Amino acid sequence: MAEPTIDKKQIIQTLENIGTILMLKGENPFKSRAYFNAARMLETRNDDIVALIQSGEISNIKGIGKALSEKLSILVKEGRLPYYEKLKESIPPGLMDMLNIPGMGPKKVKAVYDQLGIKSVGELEYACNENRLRDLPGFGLKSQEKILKGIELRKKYSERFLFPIAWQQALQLTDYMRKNPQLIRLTSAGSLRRKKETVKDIDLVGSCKEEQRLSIMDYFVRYPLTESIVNRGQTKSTILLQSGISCDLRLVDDEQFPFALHHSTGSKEHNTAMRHRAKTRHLTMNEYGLFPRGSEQSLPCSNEVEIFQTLQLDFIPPELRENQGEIEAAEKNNLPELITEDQIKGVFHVHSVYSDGAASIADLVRACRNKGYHYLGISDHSKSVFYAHGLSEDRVKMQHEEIDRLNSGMNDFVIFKGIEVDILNDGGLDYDDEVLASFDFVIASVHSSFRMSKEEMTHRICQALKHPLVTMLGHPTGRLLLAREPYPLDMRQVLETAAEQNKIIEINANPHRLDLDWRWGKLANQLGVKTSINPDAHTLAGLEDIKWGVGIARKGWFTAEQVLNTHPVQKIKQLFHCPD
DNA sequence: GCCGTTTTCGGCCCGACTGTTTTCAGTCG
Repeated sequence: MAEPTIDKKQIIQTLENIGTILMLKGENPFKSRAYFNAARMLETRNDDIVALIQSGEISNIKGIGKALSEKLSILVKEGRLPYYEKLKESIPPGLMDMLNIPGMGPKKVKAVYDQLGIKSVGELEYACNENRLRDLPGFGLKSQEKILKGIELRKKYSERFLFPIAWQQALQLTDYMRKNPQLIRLTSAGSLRRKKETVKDIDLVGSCKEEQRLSIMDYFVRYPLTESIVNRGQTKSTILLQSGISCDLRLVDDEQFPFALHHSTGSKEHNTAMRHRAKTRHLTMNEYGLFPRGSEQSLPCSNEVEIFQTLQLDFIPPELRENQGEIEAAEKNNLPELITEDQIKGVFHVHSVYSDGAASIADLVRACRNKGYHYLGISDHSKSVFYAHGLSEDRVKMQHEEIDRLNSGMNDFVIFKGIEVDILNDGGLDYDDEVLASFDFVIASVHSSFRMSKEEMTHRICQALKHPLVTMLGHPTGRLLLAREPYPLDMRQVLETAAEQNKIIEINANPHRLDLDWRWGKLANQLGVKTSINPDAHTLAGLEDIKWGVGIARKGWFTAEQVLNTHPVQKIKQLFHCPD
């Protein structure tokens, strides 16, 4: 029988973890310190710790008494410690991780967990952005900002990145690269060009004369925000940016550029299907060209449009290249005319200072007008979302009076009265019908009790959709990208219910959510379910998130017609049954 | 949970610093 093996390092780690968990649980701080002390004592000794534990001599070491020497003995004998395992199970694993954020010690982690239910760094970041820490006893604006900054720094080491972060990095880098006159063309490709919700790295494709490749690569790796050079070749180099994102540059001859761009844009599945199509036409397709069988000379294509034409296809926008039927649609001239950002005429789902937003309604109106919008739908939280200062019935009335006052002073802009009403556990809503009827539109969202079975959650949400006063469903899956899994949900059933009830499913444009997931877009379209691209803004800057939502809507095959907030104000008024 | 020249209970390292307080709590090193 093999002896369970455990080494000094693991023993020390176990003691430290126990100490940490005890702190997080708010146990006697000296008890937890005893574990750290013991760990430190063991760490500084050079003799055979395992042997000392096995012989029982360990209790002679200062700082290790009866209880600890017993636990260590079990740990060494069995290779595991039930006490530790049970302790570990008693707290969400993300709490330990939160301690790595500067400014977050055990007390503060416990406070946000106890009082706001926050159990991961991702949720913590989201809560900061919603100003929920600001109002917590012992916290304030400064600590909220410090925590946000800490999380940002930490993200450098994470594997995937939210779309806007990679987008911003790519923009800066392409600006830098384009200053090099030797480059003929340069485009960022990959999942960034396809507007995926999260991105692993940045792929750049450039063209130049062959003899200038080395000098361009040299210029590339000297990018001032480079952390390290991962790879450096003639046609392909990789750098790691200080932000933690790695970035590839692929250089080809200019005639090859469209093919290389198409290849690097992907997706892999789309490329495979495209190569298959080429093959049935006696062509070989790769990143360098489109070659007739037996020929080394590619058919000339000066841009991607011509590549698709050569294969008898309409141009497929990068967002659709996921092998989800786009090639078949392109063959039959059936591709949708995807929505563009300039078609957005107004926004819904915006929070004001009445609940957890940072901007006044008047300021939000000004910002929307500056963006060329014609209307704004305010929707603060309903009363049971206590952490977000959900509106009591009285506050609703006050807000409506303010909106009426502001509306009466404008003839070219309309503020719609809305609410983000909480969907209660049984699918009921957080206000009675009389209050709900006082709004122009109602967004119903889930903000609590995520841990339901799939059946229960589906029923809960479908019940809300069946409520006659509900206009749309907010962030349908509750996911926080890279932070929190969606709650279990039968999305097909939700979409079918939405279709049947003529209800809208929002595309939440906040880059942490991007929910409805684009993967459901085609089914939503088939069922005739409309969407609304909603910023879920809590600040003036949050209104800018609309562009990320438009990207996701495009990925979901949505045309402007299918998106509520591309419609003119008169049509919205009709839909909402507003008095003229 | 540990320890004992205060010895089986009651204290356990602490000062600088920050931010949130209005005299202090929590973090960090």
